[in-house]
Amino acid sequence: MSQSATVNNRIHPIGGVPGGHSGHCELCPTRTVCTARDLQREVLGQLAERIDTTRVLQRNDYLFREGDTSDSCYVVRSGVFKSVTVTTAGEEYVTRFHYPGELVGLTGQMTGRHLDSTLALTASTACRISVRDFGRLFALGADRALLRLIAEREAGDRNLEINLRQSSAEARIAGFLVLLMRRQERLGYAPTTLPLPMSRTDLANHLGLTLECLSRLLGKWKRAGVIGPERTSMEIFKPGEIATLAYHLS
Amino acid sequence: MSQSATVNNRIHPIGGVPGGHSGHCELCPTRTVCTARDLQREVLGQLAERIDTTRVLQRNDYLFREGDTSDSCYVVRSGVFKSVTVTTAGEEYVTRFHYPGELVGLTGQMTGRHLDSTLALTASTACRISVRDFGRLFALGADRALLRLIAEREAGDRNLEINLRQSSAEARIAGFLVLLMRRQERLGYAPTTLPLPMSRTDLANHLGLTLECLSRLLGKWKRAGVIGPERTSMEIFKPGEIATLAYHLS
DNA sequence: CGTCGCTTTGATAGCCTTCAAGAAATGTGG
DNA sequence: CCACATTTCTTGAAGGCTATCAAAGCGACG
Repeated sequence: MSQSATVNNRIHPIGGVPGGHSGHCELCPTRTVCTARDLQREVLGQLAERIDTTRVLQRNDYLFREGDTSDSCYVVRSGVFKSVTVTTAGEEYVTRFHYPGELVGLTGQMTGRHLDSTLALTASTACRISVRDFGRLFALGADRALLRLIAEREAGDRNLEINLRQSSAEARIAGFLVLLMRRQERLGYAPTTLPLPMSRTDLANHLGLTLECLSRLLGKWKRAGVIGPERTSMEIFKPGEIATLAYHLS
Repeated sequence: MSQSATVNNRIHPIGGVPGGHSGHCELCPTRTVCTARDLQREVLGQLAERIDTTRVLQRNDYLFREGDTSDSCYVVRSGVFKSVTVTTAGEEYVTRFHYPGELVGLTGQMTGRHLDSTLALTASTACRISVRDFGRLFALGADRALLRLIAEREAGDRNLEINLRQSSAEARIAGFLVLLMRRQERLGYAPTTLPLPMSRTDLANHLGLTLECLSRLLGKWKRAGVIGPERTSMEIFKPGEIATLAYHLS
């Protein structure tokens, strides 16, 4: 718990005391990195009062569950979330980890029910945006910005897929770390300190590897002095080596 | 060439003689399956005359190339396309195969330049839609439909990712075939006949496998009577067996 | 201090990759 | 229409990497 809080503070744009802020986007600390940043410039100001008060979640609290009726999306304000899909065969797949500024829950808008469960990995906060308000945004002329938002998501998915196509386990792990470093940098934090509040099991699952294989390779990198010894907050000592191993990203 | 034409006819909603149709969506043979079908019901009729005349492409003709300035998206009317991304290390990745009714080129709207090259695998046709017209669509109140469109794309990506996470080569190939069968069914064709105009190399690349491994397993399935012997048009004799091997999809 | 969950480490086996060669299909020129 | 060159695909054998099974640390918590 105390360790979770530490990790939390490090990645919390709004610090360790969530809840003391209004829902207004102008005051949001993730303003400059939020996926909706383009929208804000144009019309989000008019909708600020319609954004739901920031939702506060503790570790393992669900933002929504698979099958829930869906009438809204979320933007992560602080903390880290994970999305899990259960296949027809009953297997669990960790499809995404969500960091501050990222949009969550859009897939639920296809059928009106969420296709995955999303829950907090640390004490976290998220903004709820009703799809009705999304519609208002478009009508107000934010269409160009919206296209960029979609395109950005898709480009990210593309990189994730390329990373999964890479057969080598080292390349996959390194690729994941590089993508995470980019996200940290975008948030204005040192890209060499990565908050990893998820379990090794979740991480391995997300990368399509076994937990033993992941553990072994991370151990190898630790002994080689490429990364730090911490488990929940990984220090990247030699970013160049990681980038070399992840040579397959665009 | 004659074989390509055969494959072509089989998947061509508009037959083997493209070009004789107006660009109007009301007359498009993919109307009921097009990714924009929701849009049509609401407002696309008003925009029909703005959709560019169907573009006709021959095998290996590029729809667009990586780096090209992008001011439009495309919807496949007939044929099959592939999208290729080149990484910084110079490696090629086949990120997508596009069948009739599917939207292509959205990632280019992030930076205004296309992030991948997309080319025809058979004689094909595609509709060009300027992003300006997309904006008009949103303004006309098609926001709800658009959200569904985005969500649908993302859900598809999710399945593709899950398929790639699966470590077993058999499961990956089977999963790809199942997803392709669903697409064929959506188009109103027999799901057991799959047009595969792409090379084995492209297919293996897309699945994150080596071409030898793919060839070996397909050969095994052929000998077991699970699939037909054809190369460019695969007949699925035992869909149940394939579905069992692809147990990981949702 | 002992239990429980998570992580690390070890040994073996299986699958896929790699390297290599041959077969089939495709394309070209005579 | 055939012969030849080129590309694409199939098949084979050996080796490496990851999965699997198993057990031992390590940390959290009561």
